[in-house]
Amino acid sequence: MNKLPEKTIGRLSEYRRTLLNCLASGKTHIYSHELANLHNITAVQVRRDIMLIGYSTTLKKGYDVKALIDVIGGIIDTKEGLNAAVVGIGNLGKAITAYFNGKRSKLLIKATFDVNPEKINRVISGVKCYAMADLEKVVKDLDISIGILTVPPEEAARVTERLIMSGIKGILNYTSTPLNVSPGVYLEEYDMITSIEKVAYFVKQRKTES
Amino acid sequence: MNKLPEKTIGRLSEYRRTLLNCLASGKTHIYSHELANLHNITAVQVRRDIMLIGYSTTLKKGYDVKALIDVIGGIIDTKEGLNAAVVGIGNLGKAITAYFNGKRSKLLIKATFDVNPEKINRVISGVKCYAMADLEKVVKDLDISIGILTVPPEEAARVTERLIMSGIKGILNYTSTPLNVSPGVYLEEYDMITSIEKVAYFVKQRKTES
DNA sequence: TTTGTAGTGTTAATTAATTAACAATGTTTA
DNA sequence: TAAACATTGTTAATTAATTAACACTACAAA
Repeated sequence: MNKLPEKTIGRLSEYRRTLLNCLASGKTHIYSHELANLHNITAVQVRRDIMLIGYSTTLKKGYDVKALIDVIGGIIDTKEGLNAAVVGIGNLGKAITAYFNGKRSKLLIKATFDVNPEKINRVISGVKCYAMADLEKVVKDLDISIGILTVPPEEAARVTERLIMSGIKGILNYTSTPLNVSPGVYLEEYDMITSIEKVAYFVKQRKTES
Repeated sequence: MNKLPEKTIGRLSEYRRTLLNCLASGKTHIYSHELANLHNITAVQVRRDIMLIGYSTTLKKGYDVKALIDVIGGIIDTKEGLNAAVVGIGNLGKAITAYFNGKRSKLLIKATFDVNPEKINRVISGVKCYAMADLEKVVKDLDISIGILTVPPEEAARVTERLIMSGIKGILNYTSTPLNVSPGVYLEEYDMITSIEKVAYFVKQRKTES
């Protein structure tokens, strides 16, 4: 089960969400082509991804929704769960915290950090906000292993350094500053401007080609 | 210049931001390996991307920052510019609007939409908020061609339909509902939970392999 | 039963993306 | 000036990701 393609991991996460919705609406089995349609991909890709994680069904009534959720959970989740922290609790930080917490049982945002004294020690979006100055201590005390960066771009590098020194193992960078991290740390970056510009480029293409 | 790889488009957008920073700090030329280091990729990839867009330099002093910015602009931007709208002005919508506007001259968020009467007709994050009910009219009046979705997941499909009917050509979907759109419309989807779960998976890998 | 159908699992082929290799050419240094 | 060097541009090789092809089998219908 080692070495799943990165893209597959992303899709598994998406499948699971869809499967959880199915479960909630009482659907117990789902065909590969149904799952595919819901995600705008092909049934082959769904089957291939599911093959890679070692799940299979003897029935021809589609996959057992509950079983598949559990298998995906076995891949993505850890038994004990992982804790995350959001650093910088502006609009984006708040959006992420509020949106995420409670959605996954094995992954929790346990703390937020900010420099603004008015925010410190308050509960924001359901999570306590700590002083940036206490970052190292809180990360260790609460056993946080994932950092989500929503600070201003000029602080990203410094904060990252501190997070890594505190023992964090994964970083999700929403600032516009590209980061580099030591080899033991996994880094995922996302920038909204790039996404919007990509859309703009393809919109332009459509306009000019017609 | 037709048919640039999708990944290349994303990187060009990122290069441009870095180049703009260089320009602001008075740097006039930049080597491929410098640009590469700033983005944690290889110099070959930078050179290849730049080759694909048809820019080249005779000097061995690196690329001319200003010229390269212009070439990338020629690829991504349209002459007249494009307008965008943010649908659903909660925390995430506000974050995007505030973060984005003013950053790019050829791409503007011209309107936001919401159902909350308290928000309607107010200026939020620097942009006027319109009633969801007026979506079709406003999109046409303001010549908006890109829609950014930050509504609750259960409304995503309906809003998308309305946006497309109004003539929108590109959609950036931040809701957790996967969408499908007609062939003439470009769709880019991003989901935070997937990103966090991906990070969690790789953190887990690091933990168990050591 | 038997036959046809619709679905899964998997290998092989294709396509997309990255990386390596290296020729060409300014630039610097002896 | 000549030699060594650093840097670009580009083709070729490699690797990653997707898609096609198809064998296999449970199920439904005749």
